[in-house]
Parts: sequence; C-alpha cells; structure tokens
Amino acid sequence: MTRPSQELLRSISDEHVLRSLMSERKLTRAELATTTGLSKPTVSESVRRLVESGLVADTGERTPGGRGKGRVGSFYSLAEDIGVALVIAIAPDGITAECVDAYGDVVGRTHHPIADPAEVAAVLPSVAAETVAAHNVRLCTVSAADPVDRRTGRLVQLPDSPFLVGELDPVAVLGPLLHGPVVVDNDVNWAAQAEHAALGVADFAYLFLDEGLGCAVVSDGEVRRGHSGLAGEISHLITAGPSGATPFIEVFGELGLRRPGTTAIDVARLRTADPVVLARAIGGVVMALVTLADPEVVVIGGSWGPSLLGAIRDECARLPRQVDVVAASVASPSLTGARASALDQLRTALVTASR
Amino acid sequence: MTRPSQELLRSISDEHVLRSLMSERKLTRAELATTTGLSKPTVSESVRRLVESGLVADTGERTPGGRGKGRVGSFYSLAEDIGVALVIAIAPDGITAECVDAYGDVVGRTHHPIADPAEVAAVLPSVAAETVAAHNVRLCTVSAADPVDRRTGRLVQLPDSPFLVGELDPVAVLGPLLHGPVVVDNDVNWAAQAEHAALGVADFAYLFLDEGLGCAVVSDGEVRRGHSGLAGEISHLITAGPSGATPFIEVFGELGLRRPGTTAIDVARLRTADPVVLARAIGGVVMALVTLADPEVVVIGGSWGPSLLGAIRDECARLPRQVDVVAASVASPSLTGARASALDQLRTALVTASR
DNA sequence: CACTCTAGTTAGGGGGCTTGCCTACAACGG
DNA sequence: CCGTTGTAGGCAAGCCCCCTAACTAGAGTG
Repeated sequence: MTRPSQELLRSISDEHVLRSLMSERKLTRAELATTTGLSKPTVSESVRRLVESGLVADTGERTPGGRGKGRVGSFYSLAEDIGVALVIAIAPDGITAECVDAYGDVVGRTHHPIADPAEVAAVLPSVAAETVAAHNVRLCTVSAADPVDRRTGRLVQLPDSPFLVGELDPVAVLGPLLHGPVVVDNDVNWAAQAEHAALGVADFAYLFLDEGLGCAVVSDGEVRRGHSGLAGEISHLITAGPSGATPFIEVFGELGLRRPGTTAIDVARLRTADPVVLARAIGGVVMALVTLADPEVVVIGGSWGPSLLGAIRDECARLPRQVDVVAASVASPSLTGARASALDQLRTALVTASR
Repeated sequence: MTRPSQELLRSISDEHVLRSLMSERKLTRAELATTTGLSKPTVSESVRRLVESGLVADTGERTPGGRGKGRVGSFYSLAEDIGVALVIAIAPDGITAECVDAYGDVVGRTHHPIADPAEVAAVLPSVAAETVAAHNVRLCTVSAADPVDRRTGRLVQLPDSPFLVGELDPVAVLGPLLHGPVVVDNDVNWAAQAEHAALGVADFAYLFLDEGLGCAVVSDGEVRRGHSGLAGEISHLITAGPSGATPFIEVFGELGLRRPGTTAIDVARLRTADPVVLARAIGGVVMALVTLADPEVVVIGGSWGPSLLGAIRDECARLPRQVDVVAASVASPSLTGARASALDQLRTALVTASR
C-alpha cells in the first residue's frame, strides 16, 4: 500500500497540472489553478517543478489577445519533445503506422501496402525506424490481424484457422528500436475497445466477420483476453452448418467460400451466398456468446458482417435468450482502438515520469 | 481525481493502522509503528483519532506476559462493536447463515433445513432478524442456487432451466433489516471466487455440475458476470447429446436423469449413467468455454462433477485446443466465496468509515 | 494620470510526517 | 537494594505541502 508521504501530495498536484495541460493544450498558471481546483501558489510551485524536469515549457505566448485588461499571463504547455506513441496496424494488405502525441493528435501517418504477408517481417522495422528517427517515441501499440499470445506478444497460428499476417514477433522487432513498452494485440480486441468507447456499454460482444473470423468479449468495461490471449478465437466453435453441427470456419469451407490456396474467407464470393445459411451459423455463435458472456448487445463488424445484420437479427430472434444486435459504428476500428490505448498509456507514462 | 489534501495522508495512515489491526488482532503502538512502517508519533496520532471515532479500543491488556523487560505497552484492537458481515447461503435444502467479523472469524453460524423451496421466503427474514439482533451487521452477502439478476439482486428463472430456490428478492427481504448493502450472487459465482483464492489463477472457468448446471468465468482475476449477471448459465448451450446437437440440460432429459415433477437433475440416478455420454456433452461445453474465454484451467465442481473427472479429461484430450481440467478443491465453496467477499467488503467499509 | 482588473508572488498559518531525544518503568544481576 | 538494560511511549524540532489573504506587477481605460 502507498505510504502517506508529502511527496505523494506533490505528485498528485503535478498529475493534476499535467492532465489539465494534456486536455487544454495551453494554460496560464491562473487558468491551471481554476481547472485543477488547486490554489495559485500550489500551481506555481508545480509548474516550476515540471518546467525544471523538462515536461512542461513556457510557450512564450502571452495572454492579451483581446482577452481584456490586467497583467499579461504566460501560457504553459507540454514540452515540445515530450514524446509520442507509435501505433501500428498490421493487416494482410499492408502496414499502417501513426504517431499520437499526448494531446491525442495524430502527428504522422504512413501506409505501406504489402503484396505478400511474408513482406511484413521486412517492412515492419523500416516503418518503425522511420518514425523513431523523427520523433521521441515512448511506447508502441500494435494491432495484428491474427491471434496474439498474451504473454509474449507473438502472433500464433491456431490449427486450421485463417492465418493472415503470419509468423511474427513484433516485440522482438520493435522493442530494440524504442525505449518503451511494445503492446501487441489482436485487431479484433482493439476494435472492440474502440467500439466500447463509442457505445459506452460495459458488457458486450464484438463479432468481427471479415477474411478472418474473430470475436472479442468486453466485460465490466474491459476487453477480456483470457489466459493466452486467445479468447474469442471462434473459428472452431461448433455451430449450425449446412449439414449439421460444424466448426464455424468449416461452414465457409462447406459453402466453398474460402479462398483457394490461402486460409482466408473469400469475401467477394461470400456476398453471393445465401444469407440465411450464414446467419444460422452466426446465430449459433451468438447463442454461445450470450450463454457464456451475457452481453448487453452484440456488435457486428468486419467487412461483410454488417451487411447481414437483418438476417442475423432474424436468426437471433429465434434464440431462447434475446439480445440486441447492432452494426459496428467506428471507422477503421482496430487502428482507432490501438490509438486510444496508446494515448492513454502515453499520458500515464508521462504522468509517472514526473514522479 | 483525488485532491492533494493533508487529510488524504491522514486517511492513508489510518488505513494502514486499521488493516494492521485486522490482520494482527492486537498490537501496541510501538508494534503498529514497525508493521505499518510509519513513525511512532504518526501511529500515536492515528490511534488517538481511531479511538476517538470508536473504531479502535484499548484492550486493557498490557505487554509483560513473558515478553521481556521494558516499559509496559498498551494493546489496541478493533472495537468490540465495530460490526460484522452477514453471509447467507440459500440452497434448495436449507439456509445457512454466518457472521464474519473483521478478523475473518466466523462468530456465529446457523442452518435451517427446508423441506420445500416455498419456505425460503418465510424462513429467510427470521434467520436474518435473529443475527441482526445479536450483532452489529454492516453488510450482507447472499449466495443463491439460481441465476441472479445483477442489477436488482433478484433470483430469475430462465426458460426451461432448473429453478431450485424459486422466486425471491433477497435485497427487498434483507435490506430493511440492516443498515448496509446486500450483495446477492449465484452460488457458482461465489464458488468460483473461492476457487480463485485457492488456485491463484487469474483466468479459469468453473463448471458446476450438481442438481443444477452452472458455470462461472474468471477473467483477469475477477468473476465476470456479464450484463445481467447471467454469464455462465449453460443449461441451454448447444452441445453433443446422445442424438446429436442438444441443449446441455436436454441431454439429461433425454437420458432420463431429471427428477420427475421438478426441474432438477436426479443426482442419484445419474451415477448409474454412462460416463462417456455425459463427458461428451461436458466436452462440448468445455470447448465453447475454451474458445470464448480461453481459461488456463477448467475446474470441475458440484456434487457429481468431480466423479467424472477422468472421462471429462479423456474427452477434452480430443478437443482441438488443449486445456487443463482439475477437480474443485474448496469445501462448501459457495459459502466460502461469499464469506471471503463479505470479509473484504466489511474491511473496506470499516476503513472508509474512518474517513 | 488615476483607476481597474488580472497574473503571479509573498507571507503566514495549519497540519502531517519524520528524526532524535527524553521519560517511564519492568526485569535482571551483582 | 541499586545500578544496568531494554522497551513503550511522549515531546520538540524540522521539513514541507497546501491553503488563504494580502500584495506587487503590469496592461488597458477614461
């Protein structure tokens, strides 16, 4: 447990000041006093400390810009070089990299198309190196379109499931390039996190129906990843197929909807398939989700999932327990979720750095 | 966010002192200083405050009891009347009530057998009233052998599932009798909490196989109850039955293992059934659990579950993803879990009361 | 040029925690 | 019996954190 030291109070004051600057970008000491609720002398002291430690800087800007009379005040903000977070999304068709600063602004963005998943291992370090050279990167979040081992951060292949990105150890590749932690997670988990922020619902399930099949369970406001991080890898869940009980992924095989030579689902051809048969299989998955996770709502995402929303709803209406089914609402959800988490981690990292 | 006040430091000191007294029962101020890591004057001040507020009392006991030389010290402990938590387990065959004090000691225990579930509503208030009269009851946890609505605390019947205890609103019955919160949860969830404390595993699933069928999912160290509290109500999960895909509970119906006239499973007759058929059905449930929750281990509990452990393990060995299967190890797990939670809540309630 | 109004500083008070030293007092040994 | 030893607890001083209140600094305004 925490010790009751005076230093604790100081660090709480500093955290108040830093978080205010993160959300308001620039403030005078007087403004800081009102937004934080601290007294003016306390704020002045805190600002003095933070400037000295290099986290905060005088912007040089002064108040009177039509703001009225009175003495001029000095605007303070986070230091220029305070650092950013790197956000990387690895999909079969390419790698997207972004930098977020502590204000939540995206300060850089690149996309590298990839023809073959095998290129990922080669392209990834160069993408990262480019960003690291230009910014003070303090941490990194990675979204990958494959199951991620929770402890190692490695991409893992589950038997007979689509394996889109392929063998990769992002922590080993990226870790040495920057000085902070590298957090890797499955794209569906990140997407669910983004959807959670948008929906404001504490308990829901996210069904991701794309080239790969995924699912994330959000319980008590957090994505629950399970022991190895493989919670929600639903390819092998037994559900209703055209010929009886079948693993979910096999339903697509039986319908001839998997791309030959790869493990992925053929999304183009899928659009011509019978929605009722697909919805029946999806309904079986929803039923298992409702039974085991009891979501308030099931969110359907992925490139082709939402197009079946009506059929899925009809199917779910026949289930013994009712649940709301809605379409995902966040654009590029995986990147959004990874970015939000990166921002959050960056901010706490900075606050902790002031201690 | 918290404000950086000196009162915060004081309350941290008080919490240290209180928690030390909770785990050590009686301590002198000098001993408190060493166990808490605070200085003697700080401890003395804190003890003075806590005695004044009535939470702590001088026991009257003095040190020299063969402890050596030196000046006599005064032993302090939590005040006698500081309060207890009431723990109630409602099962089809009876109601058990316990009182736990802040040390974790069970200071009272009664069991009221019940012939018919309908008696519960009548017996419950008298059981509670008895305890409330004898103790300063500050809160209550209730374990019930039926699904519990998370928001209201009411027992709910799911279509066609065993409904053992029957209609009941423990919060309405018990709430008026005491001055603190009443927390109601399903017996399986409490059992999983007890098993969690014993196992020390953060992510596991608990399969409870008794007159009713239940399951709890522990993720990131907490029981995850879902939106309505119905997560893990597996009676309707589709699994492998003797004649193909069947809801879990129907497997027992098809095998003639449900007690006629009730919704419960006939445990006595079940022991004569083919373990392989049962294990196959259970294997289907385990597979869904592994897929959606990714537990490190599946714990098998309930009156008849562990007796099938071997058959269940054999069945699980055939699943595409492997998982450890072990038998539950905690005796009267529901009561144990509810008691542990009650103790925890009682302690935090007392700590908060000192603010 | 006095007045007004805001930003920031200074002074002082209250209080929490620590260190260091002191007193009280029981047991022990010569 | 009396000095020694060792522990419980108290007291004083010091540090420092936050607060309020009053003051200074400095730019507009009439």
